[in-house]
Amino acid sequence: MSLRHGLLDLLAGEPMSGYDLSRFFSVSMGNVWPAQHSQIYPELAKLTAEGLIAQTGEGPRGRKVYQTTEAGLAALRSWLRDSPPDYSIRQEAQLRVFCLWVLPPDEALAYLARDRAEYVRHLDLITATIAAVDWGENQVRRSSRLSIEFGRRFYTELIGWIDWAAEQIAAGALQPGGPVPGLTAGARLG
Amino acid sequence: MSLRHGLLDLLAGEPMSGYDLSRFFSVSMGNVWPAQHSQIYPELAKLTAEGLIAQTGEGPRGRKVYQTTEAGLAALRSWLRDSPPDYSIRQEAQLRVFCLWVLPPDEALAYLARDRAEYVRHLDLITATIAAVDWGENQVRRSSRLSIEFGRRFYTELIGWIDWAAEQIAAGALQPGGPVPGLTAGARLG
DNA sequence: TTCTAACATGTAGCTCTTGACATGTCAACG
DNA sequence: CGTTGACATGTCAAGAGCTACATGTTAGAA
Repeated sequence: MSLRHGLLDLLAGEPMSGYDLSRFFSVSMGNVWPAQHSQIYPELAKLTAEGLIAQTGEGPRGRKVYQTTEAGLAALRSWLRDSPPDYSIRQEAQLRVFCLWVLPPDEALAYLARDRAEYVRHLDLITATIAAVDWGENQVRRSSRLSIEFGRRFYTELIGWIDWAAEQIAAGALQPGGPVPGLTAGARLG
Repeated sequence: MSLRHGLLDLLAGEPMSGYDLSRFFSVSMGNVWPAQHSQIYPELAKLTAEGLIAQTGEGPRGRKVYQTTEAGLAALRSWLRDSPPDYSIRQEAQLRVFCLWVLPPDEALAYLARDRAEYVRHLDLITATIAAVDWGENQVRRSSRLSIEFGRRFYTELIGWIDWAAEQIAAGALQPGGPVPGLTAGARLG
């Protein structure tokens, strides 16, 4: 039930088409809740049927523009207020890291280097977006600025962690008899 | 296809039952890849049928203990080596934050305070685990120490971000005409 | 001895999500 | 005028994942 609320939020901010939504997702909410167009279009149909959004315009090539209704906004508020947040996180890339010990250390290091490059790309994209967008334009933008700041910090931290982990592995932390990670030089971190 | 590899990894480290796995998940891999027992048991059956794990023991109350086979370990390595990582992240709690602008500022602040408490609880649990476990015992443990360190940093950062966001909202960042988040006092942050 | 809580394994039905398929429009370029 | 690429909307089948249901065991406390 998360996708629908993401859509309600975006369409409450400004009218958009399914196509707009699926592209916009990839640079905003998509960072914490990915969605393909094949999921978005049927959801828009359902939301329309339930009266939570309404088609308020059309454009060339069959383009349909939707907007959140009062009922939709109420549903969004009630979701935030009345349903308990799901604090779980799903992140395959970090699951893989758990398994790195099955690779020889040099391969594990190469693996982390690839991850790092990916995260740097991501961070660069975020930094560019922060610089490019006028975040004062409306409430959704202001709210998004708070969220994207978390993205910036998250990827910065992730890169920092990889550098630390790579150091540990290079020092033999994954090999039996090597130094225990987090206990480098006999002193416990943090 | 991620759960099966998580299981292969854990069962390569030490023999465990489905019950052990479902509990262990909640304090290790479950932090990045949650799984219920209702998903684990059928997956164990499939993995057994495919020869990637094998039942190597039994215990009271119908307890079945499994272990990853050579074929399973090979499958795990090949997953790490040959399949492209999925770098996407799913995190409902942060999706909700995108929507906070639909609530009045005081309610948004209360909302973040609840999130913060949850994350502090989580961080405390991680800190306690780091202190309690002997991370040098085997390779899986050493590898896990790297992963849990990321968890520690992640939740620390998350709490720091909430404090920043709350400050912004308190200063009126979500209200039209208020200060634009990230541009506090006219100076752009980091 | 009886009760309770933790141990232990499973199944069934439903929703969510993905990847592939499918179709058509329009603008710009050569 | 034909081609290409972006725009634009959809469907469908298969698999992943969640909630609830279902069953039985064992240790320890009262």
